[in-house]
Amino acid sequence: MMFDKILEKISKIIPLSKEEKEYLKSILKFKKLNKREFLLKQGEIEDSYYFVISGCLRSYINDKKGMEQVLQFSSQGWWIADNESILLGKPTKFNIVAAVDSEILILSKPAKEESTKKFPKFAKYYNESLERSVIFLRNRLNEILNSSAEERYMDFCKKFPELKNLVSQKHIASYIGVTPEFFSAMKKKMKEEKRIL
Amino acid sequence: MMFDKILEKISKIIPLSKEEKEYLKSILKFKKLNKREFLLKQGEIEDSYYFVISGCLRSYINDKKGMEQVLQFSSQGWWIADNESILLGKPTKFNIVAAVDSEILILSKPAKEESTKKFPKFAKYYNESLERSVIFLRNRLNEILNSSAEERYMDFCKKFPELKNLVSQKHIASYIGVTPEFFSAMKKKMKEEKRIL
DNA sequence: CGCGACGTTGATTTGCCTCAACGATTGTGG
DNA sequence: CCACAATCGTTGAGGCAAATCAACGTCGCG
Repeated sequence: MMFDKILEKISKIIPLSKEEKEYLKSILKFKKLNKREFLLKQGEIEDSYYFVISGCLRSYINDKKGMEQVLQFSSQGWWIADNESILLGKPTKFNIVAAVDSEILILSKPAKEESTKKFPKFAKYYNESLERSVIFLRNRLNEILNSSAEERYMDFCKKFPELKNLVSQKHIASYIGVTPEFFSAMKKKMKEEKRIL
Repeated sequence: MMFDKILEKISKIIPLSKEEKEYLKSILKFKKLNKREFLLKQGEIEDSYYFVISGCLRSYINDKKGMEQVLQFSSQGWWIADNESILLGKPTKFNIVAAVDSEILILSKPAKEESTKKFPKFAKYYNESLERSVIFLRNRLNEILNSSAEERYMDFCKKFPELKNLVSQKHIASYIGVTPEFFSAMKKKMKEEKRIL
């Protein structure tokens, strides 16, 4: 059961044999996280990718003024990782924390590398996952450059309907790139004007 | 000569045998582009990745108001592509155009796939390139959310010193996320205040 | 030469931030 | 289980960074 979600995800991209499934189960490590528990803290050197089975993780950076800048939410079925620290071996600039009680699977860098040696076709899955990250980031970048805060919020609600009531407003505000105060006022204005939400 | 740059880049990540080098040469297509020549136009379906040998390409999106939003510059040694159109087969949202006379190599999606079948270790290179894209985009996103326009410009100059005098100001302005007017005034202010540039 | 794109400058406007105060929720120790 | 603290969300006043609009000089190009 705990592997169902990830095997299903992977199968959509590369069909898996029984043997391959068993192998994947053997290299993934399961972990339960309580709300507010950290998976990664600024300054550490990271070596794993995380797959969310249930719950939700949040990654953020502490900016110059000590404020938290939310970079990503990951709810069930998504990966989250600091590729920079994993690839380059540098201390990470960011934090990953459980936004709510969560269950995850851990894929270490050595396990990932070994798995592609043993089953070269896994590379296709890793590759496609990365392509999707690039696509997602490019779209988000474009959105931040070209859309107003209201549009970004509406888009957020469309993309992550399950998060709207799961994570705190200040984190949503940070994700879409505004202050909590402005976000609060903006929501009120949207409600009045459009009678939505 | 025309393959030197890319073979060197790839060799840094995966050592290449003579045979592998020859194979790569056989699947990459060379192309010369004149300034303002398009490689990709909005609405087309894309199937290739581009590697810049010399010159510089620029990708941009037409936003709602019909303005060009520059997403990326690629000068020599960089890849550029619309992963979204390639992976998902959707009409592309963006344009890729030569900012100056340029020479490129073309890697089609089928060629890429075939190459990893023939030489599984190529997957490692593709994979690492994508990881670097993710890292780059994540850093740029963070910069746009947390830094002022001046800081973003200084960072741009540090990262792409060769572009400062190669591409037009309005494109740099767009890349860092401000209007040409503001960019002009900002540069003047920076010159006065800090006697730099 | 003449036209259109580019860069500059200034006046005005606006989207969003900052700071401060306060009520509402949530978490915690006694 | 309550009391209190801490954090969160809301509201309002005032401020600033950057956008918009308009006018003008300049340059490259057909």
